[in-house]
Amino acid sequence: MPELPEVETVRGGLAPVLEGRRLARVEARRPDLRFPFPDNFVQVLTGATVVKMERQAKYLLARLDREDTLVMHLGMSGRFEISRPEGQERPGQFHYAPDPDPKHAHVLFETEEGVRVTYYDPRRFGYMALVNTATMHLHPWFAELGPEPLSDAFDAARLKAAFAGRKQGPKTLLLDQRIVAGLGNIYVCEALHRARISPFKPAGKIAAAKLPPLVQAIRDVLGEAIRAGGSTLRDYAQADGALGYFQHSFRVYDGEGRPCPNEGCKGVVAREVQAGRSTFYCPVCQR
DNA sequence: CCCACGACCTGTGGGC
DNA sequence: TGCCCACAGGTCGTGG
Repeated sequence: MPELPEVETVRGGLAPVLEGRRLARVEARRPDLRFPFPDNFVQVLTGATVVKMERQAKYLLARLDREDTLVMHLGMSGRFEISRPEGQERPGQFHYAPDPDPKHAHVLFETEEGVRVTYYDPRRFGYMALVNTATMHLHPWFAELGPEPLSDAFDAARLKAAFAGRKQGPKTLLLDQRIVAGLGNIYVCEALHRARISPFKPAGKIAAAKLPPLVQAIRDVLGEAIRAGGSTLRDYAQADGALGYFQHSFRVYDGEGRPCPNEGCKGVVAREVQAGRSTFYCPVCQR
């Protein structure tokens, strides 16, 4: 479920149950997700305290009272659920309601208090690793990441430099995490529609005057989505069990055939496959 | 370097 | 009802 707003929502859901808590039990129920778990995964995490839950791009970061940070990526279908114990046999021995989806419950974290955080991921495009905190910025996953779209480091000048001379459309370039970190298919479609820029126009030919509004559109859509708790497709719950509702605010995404919502535009939302992914856009007002 | 495309893996929903 | 294909919020590797 994860673009930046969804990952941020998950972070917010996990922080209150994990921050300051010691992990009493950790289980990796299969040898790998997208990549194998590191050999020392369970050993390092067991007994560690989560100091802080953070997010960078689409990565969730659990800062530990250890040299390493637990790095988690949710891929396409990763999600977390929190469950509280229904009772306690003996100190440290909790029992829980039966797991409705044990087949996809790949990782389990249990705090000393008995709060259980389970990671589910049917497609297993997600991954987890332990990365040395001090040198994390040199790690291949982080070294080339572009700026956070909600930070001051992301601005029209950055975009102008990234688009210069490029023949690809802004759609595919904005999906490139080296240019800006955290956007995915939904929010790129939505931002380009808001900025009325064609997803297909060679990026190098987009007028410089259109870039500040694009930056603003990206910030707006991400901010609104975070406030809505992200987007929930296929009834995935957030980490705290609630559902995000930004999907009701989509203007073009998944809206093929609907009228363009832009004021006074008579266009109809179209869908086209671009770089192997669906692009939703209005052929009339996005130029 | 740039770009397009298939691969990874599983589930679901729509059309017939 | 049942089957099959298309498609799904993300990256990564290959080859032109």
